Amino acid sequence: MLKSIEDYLKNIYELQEHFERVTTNQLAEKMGITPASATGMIKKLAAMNLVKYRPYQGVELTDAGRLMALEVIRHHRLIELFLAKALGVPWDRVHDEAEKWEHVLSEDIEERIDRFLGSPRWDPHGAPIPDKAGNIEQRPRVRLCDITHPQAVRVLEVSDHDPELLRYLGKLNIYPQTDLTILSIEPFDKSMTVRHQQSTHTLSALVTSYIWVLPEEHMKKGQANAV
Amino acid sequence: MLKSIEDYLKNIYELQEHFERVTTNQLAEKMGITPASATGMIKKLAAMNLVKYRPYQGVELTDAGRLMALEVIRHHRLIELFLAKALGVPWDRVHDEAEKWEHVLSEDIEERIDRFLGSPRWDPHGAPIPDKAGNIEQRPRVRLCDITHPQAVRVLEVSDHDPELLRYLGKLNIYPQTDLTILSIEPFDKSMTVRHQQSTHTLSALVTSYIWVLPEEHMKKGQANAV
DNA sequence: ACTTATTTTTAGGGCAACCTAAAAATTAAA
DNA sequence: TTTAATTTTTAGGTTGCCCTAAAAATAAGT
Repeated sequence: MLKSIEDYLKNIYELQEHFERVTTNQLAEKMGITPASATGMIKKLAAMNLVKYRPYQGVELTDAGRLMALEVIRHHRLIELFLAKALGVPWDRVHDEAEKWEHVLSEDIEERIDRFLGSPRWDPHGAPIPDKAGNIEQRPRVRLCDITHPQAVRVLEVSDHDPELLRYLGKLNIYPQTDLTILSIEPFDKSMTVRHQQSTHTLSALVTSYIWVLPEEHMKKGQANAV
Repeated sequence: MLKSIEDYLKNIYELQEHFERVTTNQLAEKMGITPASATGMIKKLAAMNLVKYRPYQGVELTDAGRLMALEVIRHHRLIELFLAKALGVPWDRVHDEAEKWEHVLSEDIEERIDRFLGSPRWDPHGAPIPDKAGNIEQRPRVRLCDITHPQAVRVLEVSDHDPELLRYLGKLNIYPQTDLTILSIEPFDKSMTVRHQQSTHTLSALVTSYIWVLPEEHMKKGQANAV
């Protein structure tokens, strides 16, 4: 399996998490290539039965394609956690490194890393790590910016694509598993004031849109999500 | 720096360790490509001032080329040791993995691995790890097959290119730093009978040609080479 | 519904790194 | 030293993945 094919499948998978149909333009923009290039590769993937392609209508992964995408994502997330745990790489740098390593990981080393980490369920940003069979855990979660009333929440996951965001959250000590109390929500700009341990911070709507939390109705049931 | 350029430089370096002149054919054979392909890339490397090239006469690395080669080798050997120490990968498998990883290692991670391992001087096969400046330790050493009289020797290094050899030596518990006593050398086929701890083994000349040891005259001076 | 704007695809190239086959240079042998 | 064998290079081609520019299909605006 070639590197670029792995990359296309992974990116299509990630877009499918957010959008009904994945269009050529979306994919091209996400991958930093031209739409023409995306079209070409999509046709190749379709010929390999990794995606279903209807010209002008977008792509979607086949079962085989999704399985491959999930394997790449498994590699990516295991490597992220491995770099963090074994080498102390800060969480804002693990993503870019994993982008490169994910394509050179053998089955044997994958298994050893998995064992070393104790078959972890989440990566350093709280994203679920698919198992070897391609099962990926779906947790009930809402974006922090979509919460409308003051309440206690637990951070489940944060976006990993912008290192600056991660450094900011790191400074505030906000990580997956962190408990926050939403004190108030400003109607004007939806900025949110939260308490965390001893300190209080005000988070912009941009920041809260990149944070997913456990919804209130699930907070009681001891869904502690210990790693 | 591109993967294939790194590979060419590394292979030229390795050939230069054994031969005066590195020829197109040697390089092509070592890399599993055709001589025509090697010629093409050599010209490219020469244009980049990484090798000195005289048509029909072979190549040699420039200072810049040697420095790059040594950086790749540093990556390779640090990764081999890291895989062995951190993940318990057996020494007959670390080479092939490192071949892939060496091309995706960032400076930051290189430093972290180096720190994790305590700035090690040798890889799992006993080969010296160049420092960041490109200095590589030269130890006095002889091939075991070149020793002509019974004596005590210490294994310094073994060839890492054949996993089968490494598994064989592993079964015999022969590793770098292992002390052996040469009991006898058979004149007919140069096979060697050695004692190691409680057991005695007879090694063929093929095997002994892949093992480097500390020459007798250096054995006293406590050159223990602790890792 | 028809024109305009946008999205997507096709057509035609470029570049890196490989290949085969033929030509040229070097080395070895008679 | 002339021929034969070997090594090395050149010439031309393939594949993978990217590009730009132009054409075609779809979607939007009046």
